[in-house]
Amino acid sequence: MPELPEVEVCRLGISPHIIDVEVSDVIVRKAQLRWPIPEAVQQLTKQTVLAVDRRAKYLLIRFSAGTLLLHLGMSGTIRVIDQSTPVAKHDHFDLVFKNGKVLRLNDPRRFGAVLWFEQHKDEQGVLSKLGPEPLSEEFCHGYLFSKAKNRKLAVKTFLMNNQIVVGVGNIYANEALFQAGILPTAVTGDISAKRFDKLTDIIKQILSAAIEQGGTTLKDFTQADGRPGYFAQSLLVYGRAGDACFVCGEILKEVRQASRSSVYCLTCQQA
DNA sequence: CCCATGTCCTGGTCGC
DNA sequence: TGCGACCAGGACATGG
Repeated sequence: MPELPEVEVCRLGISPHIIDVEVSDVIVRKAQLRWPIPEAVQQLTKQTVLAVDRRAKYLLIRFSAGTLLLHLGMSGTIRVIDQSTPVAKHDHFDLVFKNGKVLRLNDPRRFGAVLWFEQHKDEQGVLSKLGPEPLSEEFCHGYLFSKAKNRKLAVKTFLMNNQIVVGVGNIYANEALFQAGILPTAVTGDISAKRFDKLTDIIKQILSAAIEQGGTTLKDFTQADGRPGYFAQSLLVYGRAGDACFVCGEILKEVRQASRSSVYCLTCQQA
């Protein structure tokens, strides 16, 4: 379940187990993910993890020779488990470590990715065109408005564009627009700077809160069922079409935009 | 049959 | 008309 907060929680969860630890084996069971897993990942054997970073929804495992990039797609999960853990269906990739731990990628739909970039070579393919991190200072008041000028698309589609800002997926786009009082169908170029600034603040709040809530399940992250379960309880509109708005009691409506469902309240949100 | 947390690619439209 | 920027929708594979 990879939204940005969950990828961040994943990063925090796996880091202490693998930083400064040497890889003893690389196992590819199914190379055919979104892109084929490159042969070059085999060279990771005997290399040591220097750091685990995140950019957008990509996990970046740093080695002296380069970077292993992992993406969870729609259905991927990464766990750090003991070497004795039996292999399950859709367990496509393992990094086996000298300390007996295994970083294991499971991804039923295989929209995820495992890629390798040599040091000082570009990560350009996937990372070069990404907009700012939503929790960074670069994503600040005035930013969304400046990007929105003269554009006519629906604001929800705009928010989910990685070139504008990364990490805001369908769930958080719905939630942020609800809390900011902006209809998902509102035309991007028609929204005032003030309303975009409020939306910016809310995106930061929601993502930060979700990371914190994910943090509470961090302790048992390495256990079999250690998935963060923070969102279901906090969601105000996502998945609730036809139910009553928690704020005003109005029945929540649903519309499809760019093939994704948007849920909204006609009373609490305006064009 | 419907739906699904992400992203890339295609083909169509718009404006200069 | 040409061209590039922009935008909506389809595609991927599997499961509930």
